Amino acid sequence: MLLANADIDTSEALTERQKAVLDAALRLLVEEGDHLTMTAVAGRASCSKETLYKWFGDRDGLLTATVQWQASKVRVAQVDGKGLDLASLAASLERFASDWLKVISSDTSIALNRVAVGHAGSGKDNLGAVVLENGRFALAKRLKPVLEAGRHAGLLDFADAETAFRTFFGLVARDVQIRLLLGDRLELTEATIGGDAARATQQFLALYGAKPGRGL
Amino acid sequence: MLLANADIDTSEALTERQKAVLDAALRLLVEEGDHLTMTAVAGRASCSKETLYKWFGDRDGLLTATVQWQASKVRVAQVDGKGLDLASLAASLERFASDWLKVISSDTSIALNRVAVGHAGSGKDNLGAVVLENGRFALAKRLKPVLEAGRHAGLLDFADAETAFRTFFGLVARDVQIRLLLGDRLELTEATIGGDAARATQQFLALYGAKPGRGL
DNA sequence: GCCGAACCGTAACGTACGGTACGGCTCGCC
DNA sequence: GGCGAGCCGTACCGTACGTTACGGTTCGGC
Repeated sequence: MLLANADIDTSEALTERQKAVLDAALRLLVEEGDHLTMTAVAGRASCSKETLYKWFGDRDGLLTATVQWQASKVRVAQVDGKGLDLASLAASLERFASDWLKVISSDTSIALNRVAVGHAGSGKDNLGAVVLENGRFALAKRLKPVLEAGRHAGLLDFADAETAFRTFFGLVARDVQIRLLLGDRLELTEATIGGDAARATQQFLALYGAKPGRGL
Repeated sequence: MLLANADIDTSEALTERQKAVLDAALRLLVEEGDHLTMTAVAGRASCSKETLYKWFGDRDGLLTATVQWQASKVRVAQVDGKGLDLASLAASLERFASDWLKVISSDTSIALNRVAVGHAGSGKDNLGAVVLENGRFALAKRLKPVLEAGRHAGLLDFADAETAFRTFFGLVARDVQIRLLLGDRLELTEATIGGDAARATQQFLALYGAKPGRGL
């Protein structure tokens, strides 16, 4: 398993001022990508470089703190499955799908993922792990209970929740994230996202919906 | 539509020596990611920096040439659908899925995509477009005729080939590519890839296989 | 055998940027 | 009112690297 404990609450004693600085860094990250310089961050945040280095150690530390700071904010909404029937299950799934599509198509997410991908493999920091843990893995942690509840209520039929989740993930995200990361202009309007979420949900239910006498 | 014409044959008059240099650059790219320096490439390729600049203009030119050089090599195998029945269609799809998984999990593809993602949004070059065109879009171009053939043979039922393709793409790739790009250690053995390809194919056929009286 | 073109190896230049140092300001505290 | 901590602004340092320049070598053509 990659990554030690990147999902522990990461707002570890950040002062308001520090959060403001990280917000500035984040904005700059969205605008300039990995090109941001310490000087630019200091300028944008109206703080001195000395402070930056005192608070965050070095450039990587600042980057990591920024990514964690944002990552801790983007958790997809919790949806719990009380009184589950097929309609509410479908609604929950659709909600997850829609939220997820909105997240991965947001400027912030794209910028963060770009930086994290760029840094992955250089071993220097673990931005990739942070992003992964707060993105894909956090989503799984939220969604799996819903799937389990659906199975328990006899609405879903699957052997392995992980596999089912990954299928759902694939049906929702398809080629969207990689295309956006690679710079493809993919206009995702509210409407398209809604349609895609509904389609993905229907397809998932077609594959995993419990129908008497069904394999796979 | 993003990207002008990155899929025109890109081996445009490259001498053997130049190809060798690009291969060296490619190896370095896999090893060091975007950290590669002109000096390092020159060293690895046993050529002078002057030559590098003469041939490729500048660093971005070298990077672009390297990416194009590799991209032009990784096309997934052509599969044409002659005498189509359900078994051969499934076999074709499975083959595509398997090939694609092998591609996106290869060191080279990961390195290339990382660099391209890192450069996307900086506007400076269009590595992202090149990778996209030779990856996801090339795959679509190869696969769609198969899907159309399947539909024509009454084996598949879909309204829009693009949508069907994207669903297949999602079922095959799921979270694999983004996890790999973000540095997750995801062991993809020959066996898992085979299994995933089969599963994705079965799921796709379950969704789009022509059965009398089926909507969606 | 001579010439020029292409290329190698290396040295040199300029700059951008990470990181550090320091003087001055503000402000809570005694 | 004095004092020290924390921070701002800025100047400064060192280095890595993109880019250029140049002397030396190889080699095909005459």
